Amino acid sequence: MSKQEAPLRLIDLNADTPCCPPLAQRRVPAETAAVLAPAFKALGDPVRLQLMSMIASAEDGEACVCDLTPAFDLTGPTISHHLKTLREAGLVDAERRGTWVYYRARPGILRQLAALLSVEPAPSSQA
Amino acid sequence: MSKQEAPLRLIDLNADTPCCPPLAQRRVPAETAAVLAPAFKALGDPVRLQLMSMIASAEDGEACVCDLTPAFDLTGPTISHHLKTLREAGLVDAERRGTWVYYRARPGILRQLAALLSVEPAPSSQA
DNA sequence: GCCCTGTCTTGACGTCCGTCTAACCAGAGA
DNA sequence: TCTCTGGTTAGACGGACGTCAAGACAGGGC
Repeated sequence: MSKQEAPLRLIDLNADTPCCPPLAQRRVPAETAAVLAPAFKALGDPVRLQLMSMIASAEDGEACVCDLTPAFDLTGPTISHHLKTLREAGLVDAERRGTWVYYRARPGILRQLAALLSVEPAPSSQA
Repeated sequence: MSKQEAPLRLIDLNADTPCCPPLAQRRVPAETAAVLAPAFKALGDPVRLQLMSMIASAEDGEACVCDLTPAFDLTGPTISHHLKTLREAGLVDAERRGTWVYYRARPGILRQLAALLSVEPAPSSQA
């Protein structure tokens, strides 16, 4: 790392400000791709995408597993496995309170991903 | 499926306007998840994420395979396979002109994905 | 028409993923 | 402490994925 220009070697997925310019503006470096691809991969399953949405759109900002599981035709362990995938991807946080476990979305990384995919609002300045 | 309320049964991934509200605002329906998850999955590989970026950020809006392949330590067929994945996910378009094949990004679906991930710009009203 | 360059397709192989059942662990209540 | 409920972990299995080597196809130059 003897580069004098290393603007994003430390990618904070929880930062509130975008870590990188949009994907369509500048070529994504390999390191950035290696960090962000797992997050996209975690969202690349319909069940996890719905889980993520249920958690992120929950009333109090958090969702109980007991509310998530019955929403799918899957067994408890399978849902738990998907939640673990989301957790390991840094998309959600888990917390046990008494008997139940609650999941909470991390808006920071969602912002990162959205910023990466963002494009010009209108297809006007197309060359 | 005799629902009288089916606002997004036809999801146009190339539309310029978002097909669905943000993931954190309303729970993503199963159908929407089934349509959009493959796109996230396609971006869930570091190589494909870089390929997508190289294509989307190309000068003339398109990138030649001959420029994409040497950027990776992978064989031609492997790159071709990844490009096919991106194509089947609706993220890029391919066109053969003479000897070379050119790939072009589809901004519509990128907009859809970005809109789905978008959250409030600042964490101010958080409890 | 023939060859050469460049790209895609096919087939194969090893690995990872999604799902299940069974077993284990953590709290709450009696 | 015992038991019951809720959630996770461990192990296994079928299918999909990432990669490569070899062959097929398309277009240009001679």
